[in-house]
Amino acid sequence: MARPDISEERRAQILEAALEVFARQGFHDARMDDIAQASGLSKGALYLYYKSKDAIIGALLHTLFSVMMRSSQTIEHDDGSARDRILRITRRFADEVDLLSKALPVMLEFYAVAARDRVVRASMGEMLDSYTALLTHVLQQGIERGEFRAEDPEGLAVALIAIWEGMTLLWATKPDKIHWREHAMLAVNVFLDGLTLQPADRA
Amino acid sequence: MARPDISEERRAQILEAALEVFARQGFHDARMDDIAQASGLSKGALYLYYKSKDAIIGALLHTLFSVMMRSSQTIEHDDGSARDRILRITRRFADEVDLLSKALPVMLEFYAVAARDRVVRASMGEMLDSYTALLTHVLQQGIERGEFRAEDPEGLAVALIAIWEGMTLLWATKPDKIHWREHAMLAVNVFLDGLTLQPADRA
Amino acid sequence: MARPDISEERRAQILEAALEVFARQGFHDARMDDIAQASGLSKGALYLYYKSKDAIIGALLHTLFSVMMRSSQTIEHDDGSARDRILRITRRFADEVDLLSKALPVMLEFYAVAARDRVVRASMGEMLDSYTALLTHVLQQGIERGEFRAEDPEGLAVALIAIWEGMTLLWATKPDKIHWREHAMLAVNVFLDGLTLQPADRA
Amino acid sequence: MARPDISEERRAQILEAALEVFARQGFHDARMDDIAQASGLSKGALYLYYKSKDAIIGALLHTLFSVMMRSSQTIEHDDGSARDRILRITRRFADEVDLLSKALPVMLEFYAVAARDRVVRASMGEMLDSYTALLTHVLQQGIERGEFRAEDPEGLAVALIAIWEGMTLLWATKPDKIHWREHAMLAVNVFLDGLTLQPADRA
DNA sequence: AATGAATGAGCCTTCATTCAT
DNA sequence: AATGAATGAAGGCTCATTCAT
Repeated sequence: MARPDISEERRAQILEAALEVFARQGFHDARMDDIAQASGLSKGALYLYYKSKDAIIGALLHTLFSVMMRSSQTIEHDDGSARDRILRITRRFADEVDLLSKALPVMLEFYAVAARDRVVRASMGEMLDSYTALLTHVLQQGIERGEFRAEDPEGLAVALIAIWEGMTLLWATKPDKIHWREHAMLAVNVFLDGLTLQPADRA
Repeated sequence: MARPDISEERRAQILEAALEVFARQGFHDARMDDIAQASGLSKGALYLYYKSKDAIIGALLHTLFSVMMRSSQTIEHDDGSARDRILRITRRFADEVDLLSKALPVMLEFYAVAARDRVVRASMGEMLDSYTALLTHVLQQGIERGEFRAEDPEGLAVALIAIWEGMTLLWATKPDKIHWREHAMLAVNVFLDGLTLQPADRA
Repeated sequence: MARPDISEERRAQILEAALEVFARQGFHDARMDDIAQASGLSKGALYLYYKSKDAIIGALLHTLFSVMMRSSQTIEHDDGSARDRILRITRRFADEVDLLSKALPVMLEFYAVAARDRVVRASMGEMLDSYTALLTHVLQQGIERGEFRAEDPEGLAVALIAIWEGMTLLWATKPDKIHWREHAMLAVNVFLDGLTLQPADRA
Repeated sequence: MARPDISEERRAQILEAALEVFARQGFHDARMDDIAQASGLSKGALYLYYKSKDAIIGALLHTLFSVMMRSSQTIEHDDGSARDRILRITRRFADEVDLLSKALPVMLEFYAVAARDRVVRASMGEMLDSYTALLTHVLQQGIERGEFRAEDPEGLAVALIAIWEGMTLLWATKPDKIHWREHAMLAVNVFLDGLTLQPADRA
């Protein structure tokens, strides 16, 4: 049968509620009761689908990263100049920031945990590697095609990701002042300008 | 005798221990007993100097930010071209990352808390404003002197801070792969290249 | 089925245990663990039904006073001479002292707290007012009917209550020496004799 | 030398402070710090003169009772009719209530403790015995002299003490409504009336 | 004699987890 | 599958007591 197991529905229902509660209260201040209430289930039911609170946090980590990695991989096959592709990815990232703004505090908390916890760090690392690989590939092509000057493409990829992630940090801290899309587009454009060979350079 | 109040010594002693313990275990998993042991004091003594665990966290936030803001303000009066000054600030930031690496997980946790807590957000905002103001000033001068092309200097300042903070985030997640100094210098250099007017442009 | 809410059962169960423990150890030296053990519940369960230890103390205050006020109000509609009615009330009070002897130390502790705490004082005041009103009414009738000489009936009511409460204090202090029923009956009889008009007086 | 040891001064100083603090906060909520501050001594100094907090409470119990017993014993040698002597004692008691009103909450707390603690109960019992002996003696004389009718003099003494103590209790609970002196005088007068033989009775 | 900083045992309270229904 | 009452381990905080000065 094509319909997903009711069990999958329940799990999704719980994760959605957990995301909301974690975003509002943080991992520790979120009570299992709060998640139960937000999900419309009983506290006992949570334990039918997840072994523990930590298991919910782990599943949420996995889910959020799967979403982000999937979205990055769909972009990889796009066409256009390297600059256009990178700008397009930045825009898509901006869309995600809008959509996932609810998840932002949770993402930041994962970063904080990652700094202390090997397992979480590994998960985050995978996601970053995926992004890095994607961007490295695009940048590499840009260099090969004479669009960009020759620099270590992986270092450049790291720089772009740093811009995105850093902008997200700033936005979380000053949501009224930072406009993710505009600020990120400016930053990336200037960065790409610094990378772009002038016709004169190529001569 | 002008020996500084023992009370100040104790407070510093406690904050240092708290920083170490919080970095290792996170705010919540850190026990007052752990901080007591790390500080060489008794649990009761902690409460002679700080009203509560939260008060210790708050004092640590304040202290870390004071240190960072003080370091930023000493730079402002420096000489040289705008590019040189920005690169110098980046290098100094790199030095701090080395020194404050112990504080890194704690800083990230503050970012996570800031996304949820108005008071913490305000403190972080102040520090960012201070950095933004410093960089805006330098960038403005660079533009006025014809060193940089005309863009919104505050937007550019945000971009630079995003690079630094984002790099820090990546470094926390993949400390073996990311070399803060080298990666950040590459990113900032490319960014400044994108901003720099060629002699030809000025014609 | 109209089975009373289990919640009410539990609350009663807890108060009964608390009374026993408080009587033996006093409010402060009574541990929540002791109450839990005496009630046959776990410590956590206590907090399902009462917000705090203070809430338990407050509920006990309320319950004890409700019982006493209810018992006083059932008497008011009785018949007979004023003297008979007062003696009857005294006897009923004696019965209660026997029954509530377990609660005695707790009642005394409430008196002690009342001397310092406005809220507790108000609760105790209500109960005393209720008793005063009842006795004032009976004494007033006795005066109007020519059974007692004319004195301020409220002052006399206070005197009677003082005898009861004072006897209770003495009994708590010297339980072997003071026989509440006999001593109180003697005191009240003499007091009422002092109030009773002789046929000769009425001439 | 006749001057009392400075040590005695200090002890008195501490007890006075303790009385004030205990009256306001109760035995348990009174901190050693509070007593130290109220006494103008350091916390350490308290322990030079008293072994522990409980020792201070014990000394206070002893002191308060000594004062009361001494005051009762000075009366015993007085002259006049039994009625006059009892009324005079009542008045003196009223004076004490005024003076010791500060100590009232503490006295009540001692009653509460006495109901649970054998040692405290013994101390209180001694004081009550002293009062009972005094009054029994006076009442016995009144009976022998034909002033009062023949009843168990000890039972009557208990009745009088109950009136006093009970009135004190009521006064502590409703200080605005109860006027110790007036209410007690009324109660004792009526009681003594009930005890007094009329000339006709003696015939 | 006096101080007050320091100690640490102890208790109230919370909350993830379990389990009888 | 689902519930939610019950559990009990764990931790923040207090405060009587000690002791170096």
